Amino acid sequence: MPNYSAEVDAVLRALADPTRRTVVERLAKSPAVVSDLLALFSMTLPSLLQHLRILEDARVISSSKQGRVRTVNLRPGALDVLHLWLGEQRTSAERQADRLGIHLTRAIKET
Amino acid sequence: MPNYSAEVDAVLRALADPTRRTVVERLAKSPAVVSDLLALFSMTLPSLLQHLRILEDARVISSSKQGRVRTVNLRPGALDVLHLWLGEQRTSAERQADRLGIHLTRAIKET
DNA sequence: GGAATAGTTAGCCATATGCCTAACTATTCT
DNA sequence: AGAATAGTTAGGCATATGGCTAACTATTCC
Repeated sequence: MPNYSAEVDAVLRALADPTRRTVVERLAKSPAVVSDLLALFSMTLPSLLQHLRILEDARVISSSKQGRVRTVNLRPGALDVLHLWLGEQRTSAERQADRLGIHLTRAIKET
Repeated sequence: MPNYSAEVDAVLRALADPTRRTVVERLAKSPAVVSDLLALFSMTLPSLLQHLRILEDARVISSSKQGRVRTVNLRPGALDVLHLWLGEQRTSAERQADRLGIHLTRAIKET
């Protein structure tokens, strides 16, 4: 069990904001240019840029600039860390449920 | 595609905090009493209670009190909404990758 | 009953977050 | 060159968040 926690923390913080989630949902369909993304919101450019920076710092997105235009991408596998963390919690919870199941069965048998 | 957004928002906000994630990780193993949870942190009880409330409002955990002791559980399937949202983004991203793949193949053929 | 235990509620405080305006840089178009 | 376009940076402001202390309620133990 490696130590995701830093990555998980960054990714979850990044996704905790609805604006940033909307950006991710949009980029999941295809890359986009900053002003395309801006059109999704009633927000000023600098505000959006802050969100993009947080997403990029969390390595959820990547971006590159050609000329004066910046294209933004969802990083492939960006959300895998989260998927993994989620899976861990679920398997723990399932083991717990299994133990309860076994326990119940025993209890019934022993009655 | 139902409208999770409210649930997803609550769950992600709840999980964005490391203290609350630690609580979830602990509860994934087994239910626990408030003071058990408190022992995991160097934090006062009222502070922890606030976190528990946020988790409970997000329906990530549930709890009940017998006597003066409150037992806290991870709600089964609590994280499913997140799993689902994550899955949606991934399938979108994969469709995107597939289109790119097809595009590349065509480009190569056409060369 | 009185003390100890487990949790709750209220109110305060410092920092983090998200948004904005203003001013500026870098490209591209005419 | 000059105007328009695309993005960036700096700084300010209001609210949200997370933590604390103090005071209180409800059980349980002796």
